[in-house]
Amino acid sequence: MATYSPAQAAEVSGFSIDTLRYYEREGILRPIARTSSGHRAYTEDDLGWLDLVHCLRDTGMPIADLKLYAELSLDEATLAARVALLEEHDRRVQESIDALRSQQEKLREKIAWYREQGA
Amino acid sequence: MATYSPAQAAEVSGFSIDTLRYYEREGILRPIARTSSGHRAYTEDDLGWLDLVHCLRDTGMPIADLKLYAELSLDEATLAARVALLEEHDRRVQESIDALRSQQEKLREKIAWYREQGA
DNA sequence: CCTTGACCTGGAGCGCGCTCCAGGGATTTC
DNA sequence: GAAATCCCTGGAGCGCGCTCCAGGTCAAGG
Repeated sequence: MATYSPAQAAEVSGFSIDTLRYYEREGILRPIARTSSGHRAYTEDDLGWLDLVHCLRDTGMPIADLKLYAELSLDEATLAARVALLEEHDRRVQESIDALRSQQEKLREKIAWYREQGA
Repeated sequence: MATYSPAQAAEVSGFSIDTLRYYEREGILRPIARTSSGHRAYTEDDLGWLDLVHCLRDTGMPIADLKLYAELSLDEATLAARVALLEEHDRRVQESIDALRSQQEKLREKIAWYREQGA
């Protein structure tokens, strides 16, 4: 299986090398395999997991939650629980989209009002 | 005109008293009027402005931008420029809503995939 | 050989946006 | 007139999520 250097993993995942190391320290990534010289070698699986991590971070999941989720992932038997967590997160994402939209509407009303004042 | 104590202003605006003071220090609020004993007395106007501030914060405008906007507001003649800034912000809000939605979609695909694995 | 460059580690530092605290009034309540 | 309550100021501290740094190792190229 192909592996990826830290620089490549950063390139592909969209996280910085420092962030990748930070995530590993935090337990968000399981310990990454090493070459004989001690350099990390990311696998396709690692990158796949990082893709999910990116998705979750971009939708506002805190590091601490991600860590819990990652710990849960260590036990295969928790798949149902993990899916439930993702669905729960999906609901929160929906809420924040809704909140953002309603604030946006309010903002647009204010803009319209200011426009009127200037006209 | 009715005025509001710090506690009342906090209640109505939804910001904490500390945050209100912080915003004033930062120049996001113009200096709030004081009673004879030195306590702040917020006006309706102050609360109206705070409502816009809340809207902008909730939609992700950074403190620094809010400060610039507030400084601009000191000069009546800048109304058009301010409206332009709000519209610019509105576009960014739209972008973040779109981004959130697309990440949500990706997330849902992943959930569906995990569900499949467990079925 | 020696340099270059990618990577390693542990730990410090940073930017943001508050939030809290010490020490000190003033005014209403009993 | 004592106590409680609300407020004041300046400044320190905090939680989050990275980001950077010093000092060192290893592998390949000139």
